[in-house]
Formats: sequence, C-alpha cells, structure tokens
Amino acid sequence: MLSHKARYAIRAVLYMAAEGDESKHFSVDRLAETLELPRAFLAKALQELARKGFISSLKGPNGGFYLTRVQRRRTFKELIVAIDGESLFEGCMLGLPECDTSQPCPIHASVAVMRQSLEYQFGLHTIEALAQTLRHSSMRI
Amino acid sequence: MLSHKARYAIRAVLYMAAEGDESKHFSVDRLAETLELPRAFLAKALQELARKGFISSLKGPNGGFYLTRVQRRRTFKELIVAIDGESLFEGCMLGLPECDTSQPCPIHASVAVMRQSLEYQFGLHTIEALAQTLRHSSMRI
DNA sequence: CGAAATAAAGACAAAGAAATCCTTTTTATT
DNA sequence: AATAAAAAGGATTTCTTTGTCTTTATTTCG
Ligand code: FES
Ligand code: FES
Repeated sequence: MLSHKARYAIRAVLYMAAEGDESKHFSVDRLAETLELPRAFLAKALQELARKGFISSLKGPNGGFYLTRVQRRRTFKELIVAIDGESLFEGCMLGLPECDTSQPCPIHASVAVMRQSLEYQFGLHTIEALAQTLRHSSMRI
Repeated sequence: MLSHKARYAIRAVLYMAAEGDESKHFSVDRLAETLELPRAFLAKALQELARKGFISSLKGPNGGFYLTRVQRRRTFKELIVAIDGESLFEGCMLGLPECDTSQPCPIHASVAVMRQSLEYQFGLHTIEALAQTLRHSSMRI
C-alpha cells in the first residue's frame, strides 16, 4: 500500500507539522530517535522531499527540517504521490496497460469506487489539517 | 497495492473461471501465452494457490489448472489475502504496531473509510460473480 | 511398457527496495 | 579562523520480489 520510505517520511512530516513551526527545526537525528525510524534511510526520504519542495531544510547548527505555512497547505495525497508515485490513485490494479471505462478489467468498477473514497479522504485533507487533529487529540505518530 | 504475483494469479484465476469449467483445464503454458505473463513465475503463483485450495490442478496430458464450483464461491478478498496477506485490509498504514480506534494514527479514520469501501467491494464479490461480468461484457483480462 | 504432457519442486539470477556507512558541503558559534 | 552541527551526496550492503532454469513426480495414451 505505502512503501516504507513513504511511511517514514509521512510520519516525520506530520510530526514536524504538529510540533514545530517555521522557526523550530528538527534534525534527522532527533526525528529518527523520537519516531524510532532508521536514521540514514529517513534522511534520504526527507532530503528527497526537500528537493521536491514539500519541506524546507537548513544546514548547520540549529538547522534541520521544517515546514513553512505554504508547505502545510499541500494535501496528503500530494505528499504520497511525491514519494510513491500515482500508482495508488491511477493505473489498472491488475496491471493492464490502460485503465479506463471503455475497456475496463473485471475489478475496474470496484477499484474506481475505492479510489473515489481515497481521493476524497486524502485529496481534501491538507497536511496542516492532519497536524491539527494530531495536536488536539492524543494520537500516536 | 497488489504485488505482481497477485495480479498475475488473479488474472489467470478470473480467466479460468470465465472460460472454463471443472472439466476444461488450462496448462500454465497456455495461460501464460494468452495473458502474456512470465510463464515460470505464473506457475509458482498458481501452484501456491493450488496448495492453498483456491484452485485445483491435475498432472499429465489434458491436465492443468481449473476451478471447482465450490472454489468459485470464494470472495475476491479471500483470493487477494491468500497471496498478498492482509496488509491491504488490516494494520496501520503508517506502520504503527497497532491499528485501532483507541490510539489511532492521524490517518486512521480516512483509512477506515477507504477500507470499508474495499471490504464492501472485494469482500462481497465472489470469483464467480466477477467471472460472470467478464463473460457477459467484453472486458479485457 | 514407453513416450509425452503436465504440475511440482528446488536452485539460482536479476532487479528493486530498504538500510548503512562514509565523505563533502554549508552554516552558526566561539 | 577553528570548531561543531547539521544537511547533502555517494558507495555499498542486505533483503525481498521477480523471474528463469533444471529436475522430478504424476498421469494419460498408444
Ligand atoms: S482497468 Fe483495471 S482497474 Fe481500471
Ligand atoms: S492506526 Fe494507523 S491506520 Fe489505523
């Protein structure tokens, strides 16, 4: 469903969005320790997100990763797609070269219904919205 | 979403369910050629399904794979779980050790909604039902 | 019985994902 | 300027998935 890279990155991003702001930065070391994730692998994932503009980073002492206000307005779906690509939201689930209603595979209709739900759930919720529910209710992360 | 093994197996199973019966058997060679799938890898997947009782097999001339009437009553969800395990339907999508409503992760609610849809779509449809839509409408497989 | 057709099983190879390690670059602080 | 704290980048290892190849077992048919 989600790659490990995506899971790790999402957890770190939501954690930073919930706990930090533009002036509070998080080092990979701290994130990896807090969330109990493989340090170097998480670093790669976050660097990739920084390169793609989904998060910001600063080098040097007191540096680290953080999210700007603008970056918090990206949807959760955009975040997933940035790491894992569109396969969750597009393409035939049986691997046929095309996925459309004109020549669908036997599960296309079911997949379409499920994807509408996905689209609705992940396409409307921004990172900030998820961070807010995280802040206001003692959820795990 | 689905592993290649699952995709290949599902396509072969639905094809056999739609085109064959208890006395019409399909060799791996023929299935692989018809569906344009890697022969040996498909063989492994089908043998696994046969071991688990989801399909039947006969050795020797005129042997091959096929589905009994009882086997056609298994749901599509059961088929997926047999190959890929429950990860699509259970467990925290962010990788947290537990997935429950008491201490959920930030996307648990969204995931639950999506899974209800999955459950409804894949948990109610039997293999036979999908095969029938395949028979009666010129879908691809 | 002998030959041919088939699934079953096992060993192996290639590719990709996950994870680690080391070096370089940037920047703040002293 | 020197030092230390961080991200960035690259090389390498390990594990899993995907895929191939070869051999064995079973069954049918002449
Ligand atoms: S054609 Fe297979 S999911 Fe759309
Ligand atoms: S707790 Fe994460 S999906 Fe349920």
